[in-house]
Amino acid sequence: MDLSGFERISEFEWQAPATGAMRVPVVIFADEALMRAMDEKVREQASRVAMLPGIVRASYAMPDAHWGYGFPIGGVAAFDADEGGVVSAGGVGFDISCGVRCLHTGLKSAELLRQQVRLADALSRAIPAGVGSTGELRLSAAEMDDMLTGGARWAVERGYGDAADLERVEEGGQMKGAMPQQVSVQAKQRQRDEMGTLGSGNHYLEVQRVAEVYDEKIAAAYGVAVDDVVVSIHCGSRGLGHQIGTEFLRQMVVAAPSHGIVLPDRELACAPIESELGRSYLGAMRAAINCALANRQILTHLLRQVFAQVFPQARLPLLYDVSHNTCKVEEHEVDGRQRRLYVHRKGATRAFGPGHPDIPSALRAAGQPVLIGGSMGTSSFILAGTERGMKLAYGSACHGAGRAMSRHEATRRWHGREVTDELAERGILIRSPSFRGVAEEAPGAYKDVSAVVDAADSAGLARKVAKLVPLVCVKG
DNA sequence: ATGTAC
Repeated sequence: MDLSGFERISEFEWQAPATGAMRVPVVIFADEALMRAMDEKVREQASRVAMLPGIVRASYAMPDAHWGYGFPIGGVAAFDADEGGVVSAGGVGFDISCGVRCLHTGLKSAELLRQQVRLADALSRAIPAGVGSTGELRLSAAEMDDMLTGGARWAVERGYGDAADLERVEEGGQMKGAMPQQVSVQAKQRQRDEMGTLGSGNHYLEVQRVAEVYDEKIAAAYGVAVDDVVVSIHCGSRGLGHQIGTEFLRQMVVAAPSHGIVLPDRELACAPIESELGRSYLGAMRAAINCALANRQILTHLLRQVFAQVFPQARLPLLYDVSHNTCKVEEHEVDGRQRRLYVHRKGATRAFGPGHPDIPSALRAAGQPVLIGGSMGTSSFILAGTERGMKLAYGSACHGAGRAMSRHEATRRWHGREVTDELAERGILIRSPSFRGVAEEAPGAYKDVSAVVDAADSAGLARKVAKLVPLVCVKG
């Protein structure tokens, strides 16, 4: 990216002033190397987001930002309903409430490695993965509505996991304000037998070793130490979220003129928060959030069943579950006054600072756990939300490495079989139904997640707590 | 990300 149009606010914060139809500036958090490597399209897309009605303070991009549909992935934008603010389907993304949850195992890596192959094989049998993968559940229409209203809470009530899990999930496991009646029959149909499945792309279930701890105090509060084994699950709302995104995007394009909205880009389709369409989308999107929370909860149950066979003594309590594709109503201080904002995070993780009431009480003093998924075969990170991050970008941080090349380019460069063999030599067991999928997600197809996380830490968005390296990865 | 194109 050409940096000439940016003012360097600090070493890790770059601001492009509001010009033309932009209502607010663009702010990107990154070091200079990441900025230079970043796609020019990030600035273009973030600039057009800055033109949307009711946007507050700035259109933000995280250090892992890259080109997305309408909004950049790694984009954060907040809107005020009282100022004509909008909600945008493209601002949330198609995989609504895609996110990461991380579980303790109580095991040390040496114990795990003795059963590594057995565990990998058992997980790959038990965890449905891949395009169009289906699970054991078949939801009736009534059950579907209950799931879309109840989220992870619904799953726990059905016997998937423990009540104690719920406290460690955003929103207590249940997103309020969901409107199952706003979710189309087709979206529900697509989801009917997809509960408890990973899906494809960069979604995975990964057994990981804590390789490094950067902040002992926060790590202790989170209950992680070097050589501990944890399991991370990265997935979202599958076909349902995608269908909702597709349908509402189309509706928002059609309805924009009637709301007096001139779209700077068709892909930025949006509707006023205070409109029938805006309210409908929010209701459907919240239902999709519940779908994703329930999905990760069911996968957690399947994971625990496998561990019960391989490591009967192990217990897998939840550390935390956080989404990175959402629009949420939050209170934030802007220019000295508290405002109620609709915060879009697309490929950006919520990262609330210490003391925030929405953080589980046991973790509150340390700040919210921020779970950063690496690409397959590379590191993942646990960070903690900071006080400073609350001021910088509404308590948000990066969500992963971000692609460095297209899927197509990756399949030209690598073969899935070779990638799998290479990783196995490094002690990382990959289990996937699709060698093509493995090639698309080859470690080299992604940016360096360490650089992204370091930039987020240096910028003050969140604080580095621990690094996780993969031992077993079940992917779609 | 996605019944990887309606």
